[in-house]
Parts: sequence; C-alpha cells; structure tokens
Amino acid sequence: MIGEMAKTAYHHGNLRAALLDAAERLLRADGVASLSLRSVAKAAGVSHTAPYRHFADKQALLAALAEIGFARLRDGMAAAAAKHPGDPRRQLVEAGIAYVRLASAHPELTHLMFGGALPDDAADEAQRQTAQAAFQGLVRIIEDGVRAGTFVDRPPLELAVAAWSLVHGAAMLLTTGRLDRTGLGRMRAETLARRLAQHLVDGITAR
Amino acid sequence: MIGEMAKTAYHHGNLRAALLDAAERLLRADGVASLSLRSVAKAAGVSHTAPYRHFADKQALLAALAEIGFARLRDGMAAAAAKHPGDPRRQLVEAGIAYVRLASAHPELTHLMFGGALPDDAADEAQRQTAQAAFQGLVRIIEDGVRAGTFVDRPPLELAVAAWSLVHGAAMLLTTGRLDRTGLGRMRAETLARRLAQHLVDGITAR
DNA sequence: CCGATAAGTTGACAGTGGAAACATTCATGG
DNA sequence: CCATGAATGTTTCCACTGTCAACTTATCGG
Repeated sequence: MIGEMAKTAYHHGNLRAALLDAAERLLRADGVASLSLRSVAKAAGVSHTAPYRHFADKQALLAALAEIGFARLRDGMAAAAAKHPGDPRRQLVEAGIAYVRLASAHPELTHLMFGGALPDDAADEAQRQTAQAAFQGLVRIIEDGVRAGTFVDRPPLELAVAAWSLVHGAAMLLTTGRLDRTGLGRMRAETLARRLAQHLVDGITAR
Repeated sequence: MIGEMAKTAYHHGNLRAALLDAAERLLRADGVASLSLRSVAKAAGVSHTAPYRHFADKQALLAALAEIGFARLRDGMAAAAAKHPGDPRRQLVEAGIAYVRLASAHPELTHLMFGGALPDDAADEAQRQTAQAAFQGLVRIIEDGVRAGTFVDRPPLELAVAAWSLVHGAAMLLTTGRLDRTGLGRMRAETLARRLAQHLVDGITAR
C-alpha cells in the first residue's frame, strides 16, 4: 500500500467517488431532470466547479453513473447464471428477474442508463463495454441452451435480443409507471418478471 | 363553421399547433436535452414567453408532444389489428412491427414518451388515457386470441404485458443504440421486430 | 362602437453549465 | 529538508434557461 491508490487521497480524499455517490442519492431523490451539477457539488461539500477536475462535463459524470448501473447489471446476470448451473431455462428466467429487480430498485438510474437522457454519443467506450458485458451474460446462457438442444436452433444473438427486449421492456414500463393502470402494476416486480420470462422461455424452447 | 374553431384564429393563427410542430422538429434534430422553450418559441416566430399562453410550463408542452406520440401508437395498433382480421397471431406480430417501426422512425419522441424525461407526474390525464388506449389495442388482440383458443389460457392482461414489454424493450434498445454492437443493430427494424415477436407468439400459442 | 378578454411582448430574476484565472496542497527529486 | 511542478479545488464571470409580472395589442360579443 505504497503508491497504488494515489488517486484517492488528495485534498478531499476521494472526490470522484464522493461525487458519484452524491449524484446517485440526488438522482434517486429528485429524478434526473432536477439533478444539477451544482447540487451534486454542494452535496459533496465542494465548490460548484470542483467536479470539473474529475469529469469533463456533466454528461461525463452522468455517463460514469450509468456505467455503475451497467456494472451492477452485469454482475446480476452473472449471479443469475451461477444460480442454476446446467439449466439454461432457469438461468434465463432468473436473469430476467434480476434485471427487472435491479431496474425497479433503481428506477431513476435505469432511466439514466437507457432513457436517452445522455443525448447520443455521451456513452464513453468504458460504458459501452460494461453494458456489452451485461448483455453477454444473457448471450452465454442462451448459447449454452442452444448447444445443449434446450432452446430452438436459431442464432443465439437473436434469441438473446428477444430475451433482453422482453425484460428490458418490462423494466422500463414498470419504472415509468405505465403498468400502474393495468392491474399488474402492483404485482411484485419479481413475480411479474418470472411470469413474463416464462412465456418467452416457452417460446424459444425446442419442441 | 361559425364558432367551433374559435381557438384557432387569433393573432398568430394557431400558435399551439405551430409550437408543437416546431418542438417536434427541434426534438428530432437536437434531442430532448437541448430542446429549450425559448428555441421552440423562436422557431415558431414568437417571443420567448408566448408559449405560456398555451401551455402551463415546459413540461406541459412536452407532455402534449408525448401525447401526440401515444396517439400515433394507438392508431398504429388499431391498424395492425385491422390488417389481419380473425388471425390473432398475425395481428400480434403486425402490431409489434408497427410499434417498433414507429419508435425507430421517431426515436427522440419515443424517449420523451417513455424515457422518464417527464419527471414523474407530468403525465396529464389525457396523455395517460391515450397511452392506455394504445395498450388496449394489444389487449384486445390477445383477448380475442385467448377466447378463440389460439393463445394459452392465461390472463389476457398478463399476455398483453408480455407482448408489450417485448416490443417496447426492442424499440428502446434499438433507439438508444444498445443493439448496435450486437450485429443485429443494422437489421431493418421491421425484420427484427417480426423475428422477436414470433418467438413470443410461439411462447403464448396454445399447444 | 366599446369594453372585456384572449394573445403576445418586454424586461426582470434566480438557477444552470461551463470557461478563465487564481489559490492551495501534495509528492518528490535535488 | 525543502523548492518546484503538477494535481486539486475556489472565485469570478458569462451566456443561456424557465418562469413571473407588467405591459401592449388584436379580437369579438353586446
């Protein structure tokens, strides 16, 4: 522990992490619309331009926050796969549940990650890679399932996109309150996810 | 044509519609992040506070814009159902295609409608009803299919939410560029939608 | 015709993201 | 051990934003 953690102990200690932490709290509390760089700085106890020593601009901070979310997603996918080794169908359902659960536990962060609030190219390379890794968790489950003959003989990518779309759509509809009027909005996110995922698994199971 | 169109012909002609039109153009061009009320007003050729004569605030204008999008979605769902009368499976696939096509034709508007940019309660009652009507298009297709024994005997609402989630997720992933790295991103939206929808239709078809 | 009112304008204000110039602190090699 | 340069943080400033209040103008019903 000589010099490797150099970045962490300057003036503030570890402002970068503190800013991301404050930003996530404010995001959860007030939504992305009313999250200002200045409020983040204030919450972290620094001046309103201090963040610029750690992030190129506001978008960069939000992108870093989004990447944290993608990393959680990636870990959730991996954990779901590890939970039912050798059983791709259960793995897939479990992954779907994890996806929806994470999203509904952090709705505002999810909207930041996927809502297009990052105007377009704001996604840096690191973020894209982390997001890709999360998706690969699904792809791997499905590749295994196709190889084992559990799932239909279709391009695994296509099946993975179908699965991803389903759980992603459910997550987004849930977290934006679009299901509130349907009577299913009050269902526990996990329960809903399990039922929806099961329909797709039925659809892609080899017959 | 005496007095019923009273609201349309004052000073500007029909500023409300002109504002929504300008807003949609700017939205498409620059994204939601850089869409300012002032730029909308300028594009419509009026002063920067003129919009307040027609919308309570910026959120209200955006909400009205979103409702236009939901109305298109509702009409698209209805048209898809009308295209294959008596064949719920094709109706459902067609509805999915229409959904994804509309979204990828108007990505920024889609993000406005679903991305959580309207902070929370900004959805007025009219908008919620229009959105609900769009969803009902799906529900009706599925109710018919369940009644006819085409689809599995599950609550139609549950099946409809599954279908909605799938196409909605596909639309969001497509329009946020999340599929670009997968190799399926370049596929025509309609083709992708058809394949994905087919998997779900397979899943909910009675066996 | 005329007054009420809807529609649009002008000017102000606080809050925002960001740039520039300045100040402070650290970590290190002479 | 300490000066020096880079990393970190602050102050000040600016253009722009959403919104409010007060004002002007066009329109329509009596």
